[in-house]
Amino acid sequence: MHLIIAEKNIAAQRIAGILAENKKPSVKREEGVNTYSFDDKVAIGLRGHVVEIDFEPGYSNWRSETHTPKSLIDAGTIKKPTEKRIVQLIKRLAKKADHVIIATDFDREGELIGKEAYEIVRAANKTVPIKRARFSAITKQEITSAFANPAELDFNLAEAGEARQVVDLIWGASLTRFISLAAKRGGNNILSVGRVQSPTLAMIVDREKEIEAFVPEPYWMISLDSETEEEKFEARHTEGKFWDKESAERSLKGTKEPLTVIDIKEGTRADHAPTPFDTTAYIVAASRLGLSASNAMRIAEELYMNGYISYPRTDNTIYPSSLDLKGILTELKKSPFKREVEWVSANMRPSPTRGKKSSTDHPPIHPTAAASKGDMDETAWKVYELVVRRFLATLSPDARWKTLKYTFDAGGEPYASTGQRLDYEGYRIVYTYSQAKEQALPVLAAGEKLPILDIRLEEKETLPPPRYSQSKLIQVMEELGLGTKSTRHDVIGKLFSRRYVEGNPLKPTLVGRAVTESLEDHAGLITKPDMTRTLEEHMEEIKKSILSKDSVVQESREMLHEIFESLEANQEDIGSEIMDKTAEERVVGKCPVCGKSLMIRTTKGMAQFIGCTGYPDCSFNIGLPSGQWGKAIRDNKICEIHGMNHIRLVRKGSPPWDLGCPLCNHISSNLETLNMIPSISKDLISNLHSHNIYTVYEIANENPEKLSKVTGISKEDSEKLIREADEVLELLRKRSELKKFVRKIIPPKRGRSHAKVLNMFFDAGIVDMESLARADKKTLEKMKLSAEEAESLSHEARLVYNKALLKEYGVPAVSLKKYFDAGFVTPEDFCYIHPAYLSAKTGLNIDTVYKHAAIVCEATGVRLPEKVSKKELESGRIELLSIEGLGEAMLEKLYMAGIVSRKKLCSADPEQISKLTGIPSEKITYFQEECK
DNA sequence: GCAAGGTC
Repeated sequence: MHLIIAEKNIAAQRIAGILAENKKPSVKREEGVNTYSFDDKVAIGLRGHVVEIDFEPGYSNWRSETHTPKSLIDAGTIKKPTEKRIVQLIKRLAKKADHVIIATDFDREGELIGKEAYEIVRAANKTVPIKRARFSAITKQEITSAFANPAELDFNLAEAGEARQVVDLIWGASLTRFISLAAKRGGNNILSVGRVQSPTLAMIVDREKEIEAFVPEPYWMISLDSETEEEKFEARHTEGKFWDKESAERSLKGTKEPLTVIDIKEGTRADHAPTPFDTTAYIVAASRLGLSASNAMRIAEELYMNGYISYPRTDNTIYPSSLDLKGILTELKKSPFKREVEWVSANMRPSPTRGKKSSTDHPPIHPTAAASKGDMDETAWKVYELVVRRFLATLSPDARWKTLKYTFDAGGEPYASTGQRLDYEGYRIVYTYSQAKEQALPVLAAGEKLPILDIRLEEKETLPPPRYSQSKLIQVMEELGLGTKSTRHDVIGKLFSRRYVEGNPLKPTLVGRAVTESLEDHAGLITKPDMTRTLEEHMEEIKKSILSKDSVVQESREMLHEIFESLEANQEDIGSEIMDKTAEERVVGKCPVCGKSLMIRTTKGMAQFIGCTGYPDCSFNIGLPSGQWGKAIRDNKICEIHGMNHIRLVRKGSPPWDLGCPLCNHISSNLETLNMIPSISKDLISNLHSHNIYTVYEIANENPEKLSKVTGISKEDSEKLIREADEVLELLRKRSELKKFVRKIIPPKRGRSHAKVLNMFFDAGIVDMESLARADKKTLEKMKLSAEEAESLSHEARLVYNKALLKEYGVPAVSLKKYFDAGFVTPEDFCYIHPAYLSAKTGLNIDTVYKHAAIVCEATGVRLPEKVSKKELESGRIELLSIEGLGEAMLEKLYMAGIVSRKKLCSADPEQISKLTGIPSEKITYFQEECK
C-alpha cells in the first residue's frame, strides 16, 4: 500500500482527487480522522504540527526552588503528540505501507511537519521508503509532476525549524516565568514574553512615546480663489508650508491682482493595477472593508474551506505558471461578476501583475469557484467579492491619468493649481475600492489675467505620527520579518488578551509599557526584531549545513544565561517597578469621603472590591461581584455623575461583563434592601446618598448622634432608623442562609436555576430557614421540585432549623449531636418524650437530660416533664429488671411511658401504657402480677 | 500557567 501524508485534511482530499484521475477516492472516517483511498493508495491529512515541543517532565512548577525559570535555559526538551488520533492512525497505516510520500506544504514549517510525520512512520515501520513531494499549488499539473518525481526530505531544513522551536521555547518560557513571578502575577494575569510578541509590543510602546513626546509646530499656508467665466478654482502659494508667520504675512500682503498664468504643464500618470494578494495585502485590503485582522483571516479560512478561494496563508505575490488563469475566468462567468469577467477577458493585459515576493508555499490568494450572494453571509460575500475583484484587477490593464499644472504670478508671489482627470479607467472598472479623485481645472491660456476673489492665510499644526492600526502593524511586522503569514494576526490577538494593548488603533496599556521598559533595561535582545533576523540567518546556515542545530541552540542558550545574570541581580527592582508602574491601572477615581484614590482590590479568596487607599483611616468601599464572574478591570469610560472609571469583568471564554460605574451600580443594587427599612423615604435615601451612605449595613453601624448631625433628622428618628436597619440586616442574613441551604440541597436544572427557585420561595413567603422548615410539602412541590426533592428539602431544613433553635435555647453542641444521632430532632421531643427514655437512647446522664429538657420547655412555654433523679432511676431499674421476662429492651420501651419504677408500673393503666409503648396490654398485666 | 508555529 502507498501512503500519502499531507499537511491538512483538505489538502489530502484534493491531492487524492487529482491522483485518482477519473475515479472518486473512497472516504473513510475513523475517530474523526478522514482517509481517502483509491487504487492501492491511501491519503491522510495532518493538522499542521501533530507533535509539540515541551520541557522534559519536572519543570511544570513555576515556583520550584530547584527548577527555577533560569534552569529552563538548559532543560531538556521532548516532543509530545498533540493530535493523538492522527498519530495513531498514521502508525497503523505505516505498518501496512510499502511506500510513503510526505506531501506537506512547500516551506520551512512544512518540511519540519514532514519530518514529524517521518518520525511517526519510522516508529512503526523501520524499513519502508519515505519520499517527499513538493508542490506550490494543488493543481493537476503540479501534483502529478510532484508525485511522479518524488524527492528526499530536507532534514537540514527541518532541523533549522527545530532550532527555532527550542530557542522560542526556552526564551519565551524562562522570561515569561521570571517576569511574571517578579511582578507577582499568576493565573490569567501573567506577563508573557516572546521573540515575536515582545518586539511587536515594543513598537507599539515606542510609537506611543513618540506621540507623547511630540511637540506640534505651527505653520501657515496661503491659498486663494479665482474664476474664469465658466468656473471657480483654487490656487496655493508654492511655498507650501510657511514655518514663520511673518514671512507668510509678507507673502499675503505681497499678493496682488491680477493672477497671471505663467506656465502650463500637461502630462500623464500611470496608475498601476494592483498585484496579487498575499496574506498581508489581503488583510490590509480587508481592513478597509472594516474587518479586523483576525476576522479577515477567519472569513478567508471559511471561504477556503468551502472551496470558494485558494489557501489564504501565503507569502506569494506572483501567480505560478501552473495556475490556470483563463480557467478561473471561465469559472467566474457563472458568478454575478460576469460582466466584469467579460470586460477583463476582452481587455486583458499581456501578463498578470507581479508583486515583489515570490515563494514556494502557495499561490497568491485567488478565487477558485463561482459563488452567489445567497451562498454565504454578508461579510463573507464582501470578502469573496474583494478576492474576485482583486484577481480580475491583476489581469486588467493599468489606469491612466491626465495631469495638469498651472503656475501663476500675483504681484511677484508664485501660486500653482494642479488638476487630474482619469483618462483611461483600466483596472478601476473592476477594482472599485479606491475612489479615483478627479480634480477639475478650467482651460487657461498662458498670459491670461484673472481676478483674485478671496485669499486666506490658514494657521495649522504639524501632527504626531499616528498609532498603528492592526493592518499597518501587520505590514510592519512583515517588513521586519516578525511572525509568519499565519501567526501575525494571532500575535496581535495575544497582546490584547494579555491586556498589553487596547483600542483600535492600538494603544499600549500601563502593563504593556511597564513590561516593555523592564525588558528593554534587562533583556534588550528579546524586544528587538534583530533577534529574529539573526535566527533567520542561522536557520539558513543550518539548512546549508554550515552550522549545526546544536551549535545555534547552544549559542542562544549562552546569550540567555548572560541576560539572566542581569535579571536575577535586579529581580526585586524589576518586580516593584512593574508593580508601581501598573498600580494606576487599578485606580478608578477619587474617594467621595476622603478624596484619596479608590483602587480595585482583590482578597486572597475570589472576592473583589473597590477600596480607599486611605484605609484604615477611611473605610469607604464598594463591593464587586466575586472573581468567579471575571476579573474586575478598569474601563476608560468615566461616569458623568461620579467621575469614576467604569468597571468591566473579564473571564476567559465569556464576553466581558460591563458593570458600568461602580458607584452607580452600588447604589442601584442596594436600593432594594434600603427600601426594606420601614421608616425610610425617597428623600431620606437621597439625603443618605449625599453623605455617602449607601447600604443597610452602613446605616446599622452608624452612631445615632453622628447620623442625626449629618442628615439633619432627629436623634430619635436616627435611633429608629439604625434599629430598623439592624432588623433588615438580620432578615437578609437569614435569607442568605436560606440561599446557601437551597443551593446545597437542590441541584440546578434546565429552567430551574437557583435564582428562579429562590424567587418562588420568596414569593410564597419562604424567606428563611424557619419558614422553610415550617412549609408544608404541597407548597414546596409547586416550585418545580419533585416529591422526593420536596421531602428531602423539608426534612433537611427541619434538621438544620431545629438544631439552630435548640442551640439557641442553650443545649450544648456536643449533647445536641447525641440527641440528633439518636433521632431526637425537635424541641417537642425534649418536652414530650420522657427524660428516662432520652437518657437511655442517648447515653446521656438523666440529670443532664432533665436540665436540657427544662431549658427547652421553658423557652417554648411547655410544661416540664416529670423529674426523676439519678438515684431513683438506678433503683427503679434494678427493681424492674428483676421482674421475670422484663429485659433491657422492654425497659427502654417502658421509659417511653414514664415507667421508671416498680411503683409506677403497678399503678399504671395497662391500656394506656400499651398505647404509648407498643407493648401488648396482656404483657403489662402479666408484669403487674408481680405487684401483688 | 509559559513561546511560536502549524491547523479547525
